[in-house]
Amino acid sequence: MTKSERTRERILDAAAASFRERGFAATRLSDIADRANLQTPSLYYHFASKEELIEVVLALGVTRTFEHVRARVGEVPANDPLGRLRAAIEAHVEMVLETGNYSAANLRLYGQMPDDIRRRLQRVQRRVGRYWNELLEQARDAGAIRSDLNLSAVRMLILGALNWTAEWYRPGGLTAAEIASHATALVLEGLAP
Amino acid sequence: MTKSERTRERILDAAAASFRERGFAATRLSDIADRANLQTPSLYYHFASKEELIEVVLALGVTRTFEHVRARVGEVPANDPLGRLRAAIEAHVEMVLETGNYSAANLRLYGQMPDDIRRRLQRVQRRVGRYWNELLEQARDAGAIRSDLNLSAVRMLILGALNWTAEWYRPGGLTAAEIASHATALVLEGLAP
DNA sequence: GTCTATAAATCGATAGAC
DNA sequence: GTCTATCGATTTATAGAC
Repeated sequence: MTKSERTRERILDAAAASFRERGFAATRLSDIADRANLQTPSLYYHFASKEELIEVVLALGVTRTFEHVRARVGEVPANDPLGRLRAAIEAHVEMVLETGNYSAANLRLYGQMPDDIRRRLQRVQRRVGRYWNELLEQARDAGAIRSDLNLSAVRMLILGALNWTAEWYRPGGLTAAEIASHATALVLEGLAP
Repeated sequence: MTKSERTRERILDAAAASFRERGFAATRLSDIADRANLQTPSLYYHFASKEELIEVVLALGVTRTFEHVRARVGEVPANDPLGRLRAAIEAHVEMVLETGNYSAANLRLYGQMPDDIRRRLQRVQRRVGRYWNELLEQARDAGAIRSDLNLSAVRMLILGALNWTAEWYRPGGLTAAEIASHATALVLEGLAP
């Protein structure tokens, strides 16, 4: 990794933290530069504009989590669709918590982006949505989950619960693994005794 | 309702929509004034500052939903804790969707507010959190739900799923009642067949 | 209550040296 | 690659008439 690449990563982490904390417009490039130990104009050597910065932060947040989920699901045989769903839930929670600032920035800012940026980000989000729908459909077709629910609604309820963990997780409380196992228990078995 | 009160409501609805769409800092007072059919400085007759506006919008979003939930839960007898939990989930979803801009503004902007505003808003949010914890504890103590889960984690997972509906609900798709019944099914019974 | 006019402060972006 | 210096555009908030 070159020095330039390391600086770029430092800028992105600083940007994710700042955007999450203060929002897009309220974040000054000087906030990001301060956190990354640079002067403001130096950011322009690495990124063309503030908008390019937010777009990269939001895209990375989604794709990193998605790739982690796909890798972990891929370790479970296709003839165990319930196991694949469980693996997806656990991997998703763990990665959302690990990339907390990127995930929370997505939760908070995606819906506020200008149309052109949102359209480009949507392409990745739709792929993630289709992937989860397939996981759910395969589980349903195998008889592993109930068949009386709209699976798109189920998907959005599940991802809402999982993504929101980025907002309330605090180091020192429940661990990421404990939160993940609560999520799988709630989604797969519900609260019934 | 006086003319001044009507104008105030119009301004608040305009502010909720604008803040939701663009965020706090990127919303210009002229956006709000345009939507409310006023000139910008006229807003200052009704509100002291942009910060007062966002604080009222976010507080209203939480309290209106909470009061609706408490009213509906109050209609279910105390000896039916599972029925009370079900009523809370349904009432919460319905009110979140009905007050969509206020709810989505909370999702997106609460975490970005300056400390003093967030501290004041936190007081209401904590009351809501305690209320849901009590609903869950009473159900657990009555043996109506499983007893092996951390109920605070369960509460945050549930409220994450429910609040996030404000982000994906679209008129013309599933109705609010259908989404609410999917939410109760998922939370109470899970996906198991 | 709502308006027109304007003051005051802030911040993204660029130029150009090293 | 990173710096100092600075321009230009934007926007909250206030003053004061009607």
